[in-house]
Amino acid sequence: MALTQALPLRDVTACCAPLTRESITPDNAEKLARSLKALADPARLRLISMVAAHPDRESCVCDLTEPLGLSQPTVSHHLKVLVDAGVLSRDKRGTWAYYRLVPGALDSLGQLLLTIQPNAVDGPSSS
Amino acid sequence: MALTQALPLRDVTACCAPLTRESITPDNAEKLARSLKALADPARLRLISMVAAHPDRESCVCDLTEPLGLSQPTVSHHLKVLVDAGVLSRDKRGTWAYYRLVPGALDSLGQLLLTIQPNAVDGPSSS
DNA sequence: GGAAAAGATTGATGATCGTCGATGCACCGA
DNA sequence: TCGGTGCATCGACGATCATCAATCTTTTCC
Repeated sequence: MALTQALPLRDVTACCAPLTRESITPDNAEKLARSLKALADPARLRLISMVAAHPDRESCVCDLTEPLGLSQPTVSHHLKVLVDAGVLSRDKRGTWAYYRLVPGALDSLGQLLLTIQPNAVDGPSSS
Repeated sequence: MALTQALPLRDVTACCAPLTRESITPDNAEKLARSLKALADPARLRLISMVAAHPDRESCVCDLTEPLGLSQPTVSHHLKVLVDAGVLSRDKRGTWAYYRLVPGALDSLGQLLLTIQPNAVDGPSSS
């Protein structure tokens, strides 16, 4: 259950068919939960938003620490969690570390949630 | 941060414009994190899936306890979290309590995640 | 009315998480 | 070469969470 060991979002969402068709496997549920857990934190959501909303589409830690109101180690920790989850990418240039959104990362997760609906079953295969 | 106090998903997703436009507010981040946290658990994801995949589109606790491999109080606890989050609805008929997916609940959350992308900004305002 | 069954609630416990201060490491300019 | 800066890592602490056994509540059926 260690967040540090999260895996790229693609591996999670590529796995399972619409959850309404048949139950998700325990293993896939574990992986998906790990990805969702990486997002389920106010500070990390704000970090994602701040990086995405930045004019350059990237931010260094020094740009994020103050507006977030958390210490530098804490911000680095959250950024690491997001990088490990495949949401952000890290690019170290000189002394600075720039973080970017991974294109399509949250996209796949959003798609998966959209498939979980009572009426998401297209074919009335029931008997 | 109490999950028990989660709020319906609609209230979360109706709030904030695409997160790429401007940073999410701390308050909205908190609410959104609470909703995501309700989903970020393997047992709860399996419960959602099992309910959605059931032929009747609903399940009682007794149907869920055994295949999930958890005790009845634990299952009841997870179901309560999901109901409080607005993902499931509870319908007590006689001695049994039947749980259903709330139509469109996860839909709105999925839509929100889809808007968080580097290229989600339509206008190429960057000079 | 009373036994039985389904499910919710309570209390407790072990694990995980978010946060910070202190420290270590890599890089830059003088 | 050396001090300074940006960032990652480590160790610790308090809070939250997932889980279970025990108990309570509600409903059904005799």
